[in-house]
Amino acid sequence: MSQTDMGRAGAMAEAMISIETRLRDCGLRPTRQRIALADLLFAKGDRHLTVEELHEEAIEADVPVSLATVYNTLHQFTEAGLIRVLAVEGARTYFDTNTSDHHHFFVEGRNEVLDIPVNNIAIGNLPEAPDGMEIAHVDVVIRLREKKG
Amino acid sequence: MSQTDMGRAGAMAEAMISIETRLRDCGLRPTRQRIALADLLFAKGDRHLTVEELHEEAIEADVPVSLATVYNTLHQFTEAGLIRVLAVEGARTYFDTNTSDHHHFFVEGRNEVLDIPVNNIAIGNLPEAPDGMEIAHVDVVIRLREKKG
DNA sequence: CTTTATGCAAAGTCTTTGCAATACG
DNA sequence: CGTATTGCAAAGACTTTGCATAAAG
Repeated sequence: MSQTDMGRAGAMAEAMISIETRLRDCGLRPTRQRIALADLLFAKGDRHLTVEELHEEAIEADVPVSLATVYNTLHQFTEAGLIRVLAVEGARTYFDTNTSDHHHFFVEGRNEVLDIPVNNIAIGNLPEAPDGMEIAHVDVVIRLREKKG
Repeated sequence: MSQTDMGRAGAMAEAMISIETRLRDCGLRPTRQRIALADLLFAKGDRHLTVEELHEEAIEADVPVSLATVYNTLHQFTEAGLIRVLAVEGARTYFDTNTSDHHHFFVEGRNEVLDIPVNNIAIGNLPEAPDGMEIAHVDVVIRLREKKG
């Protein structure tokens, strides 16, 4: 690995803890399918994928896995806090490998999600959560449309 | 009408322009169903409803209307800019009668949407839209969970 | 009258579930 | 070996569509 790759130290450090161990720590048996899906999810940095997209990637990577298993696995990963669901309008559910507070562009008409460079947005005056509730997450989605003319 | 009702001057002013006219201005024929649905949507101030909820309200209000028509109508209203789609995770699509930039609480596990009192949130440092794109809308969804203990 | 809207039922998506076969520890 | 997981196909939820009937202008 070249020195210039050290910018990804965070990702590398995560990789140090093997996927198997991470899964086991969540109480999930490290099966072939779960390992493969986790590899696809976490190997390439932050991603936001639909079930269908991840399923296709798995098939292309010669990891036979059923669609139902991808659904199950993504929900298990979500419960385990490894990924989170992305709140975007529309039919599809996106899963995001970045579980920290960050935000997204959503391109209308194209159903495409883009990351907003981190920390670009400052949110002030967050309201209090109602009684008995606490804030789990703040989602900012900036909906984009194609400029006419 | 009592004087104390004047606090709803905004809503009243909107009501001055009859629903029929508003619909016609959008190129929508003011049919019995569309008028009734618009009445339900706009008579009570800002609302966020699912198709199913609006359908039930219509039935309860003795306005026989089919579910398909509610779907069609809400999408027509959305295209016309009378309402907008609310970007919240999950199976259901919410339609919001408030088309201006404002934000929402979403109660996890209960699929409940609450308005955040207007102007409570300040967003700074909005990123530039990518080339050829413009910002259509900024959505902030604050996801709430029940506090434990 | 002509055009547009409605309602129904059928078809389409996306997602979940039940259960036998399989893999993990 | 016993238990958890997978895959399949069937079922389920939500939404859209096609077409005959009805309503609006």
